[in-house]
Amino acid sequence: MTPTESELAILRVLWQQGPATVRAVNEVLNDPPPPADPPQRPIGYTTTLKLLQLMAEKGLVTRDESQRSHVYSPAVAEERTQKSLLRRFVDATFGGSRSELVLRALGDGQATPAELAEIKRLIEKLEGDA
Amino acid sequence: MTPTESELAILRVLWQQGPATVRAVNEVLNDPPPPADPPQRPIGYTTTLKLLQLMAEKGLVTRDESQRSHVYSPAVAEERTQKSLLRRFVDATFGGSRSELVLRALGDGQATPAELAEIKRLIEKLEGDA
DNA sequence: TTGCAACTACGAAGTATTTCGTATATATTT
DNA sequence: AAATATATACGAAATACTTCGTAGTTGCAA
Repeated sequence: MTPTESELAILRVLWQQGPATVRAVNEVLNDPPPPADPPQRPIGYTTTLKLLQLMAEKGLVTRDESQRSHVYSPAVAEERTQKSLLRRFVDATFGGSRSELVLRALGDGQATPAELAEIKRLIEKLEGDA
Repeated sequence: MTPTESELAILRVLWQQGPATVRAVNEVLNDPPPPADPPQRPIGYTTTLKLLQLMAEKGLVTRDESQRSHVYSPAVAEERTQKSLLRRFVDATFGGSRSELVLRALGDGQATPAELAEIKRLIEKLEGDA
């Protein structure tokens, strides 16, 4: 099961913060740590609640109801979710070509030297494995 | 203006084939060249027509009505569109980090040596420019 | 113990996207 | 010339996603 964009925003909070209440999630969404920008319009508390309830039904999160304020935890792994979203995106946008994706991602002169070095290191590691 | 997923599928046809009629677009959508898979359910002709009409209103395509069968052309550039979709995707999925994206894209051991070499070349070129 | 604050549940409206049926017009075939 | 095939236009249903109001409950403070 793959999350929608709003659901993904919530999952990202849970992946970063660990198990959290609706209120905690909602606060992070409305006042995210830099470099993310806060939403144009604040997200209502019951909006976040409803999304978490739907996500629990879909199996994207689990919840602990032992306290009055339920505590939600991610039920899908970050890496697995990112990969599956990426697959879909690469198929739709680049006809499945990963290298076209990377070329576009790096090819605009905005990547920092540190980013480039990191990726180069990764490639050399992958080449070594083969 | 950024296309939805269905609109993007149509744009990809137009980018590849050049100006085309509704029928031609619809046929490619339903019987795409490999490695793409055909849709589970065929896409109706009037569905494609309607989408192209909406896209024309949005400015994603232009159309030549001088013939009875109108001829549609892309009105947005492939690279520009891909970049803008990519930006949004990276923001939503990787918090804006391009290098995380690339790590995920290459980090599953599925990239071919040729792909890796190509990307490495690109990186070295970018490093040289800086 | 009364009232206020914070919580969950959930229906339902709002918005975006996708799909298609039908009406109508124009070309082509028989 | 009639029948058939192929076009566009467009309303509107179908689906998916997002947002919120309100009802009802529970805890806490005055």
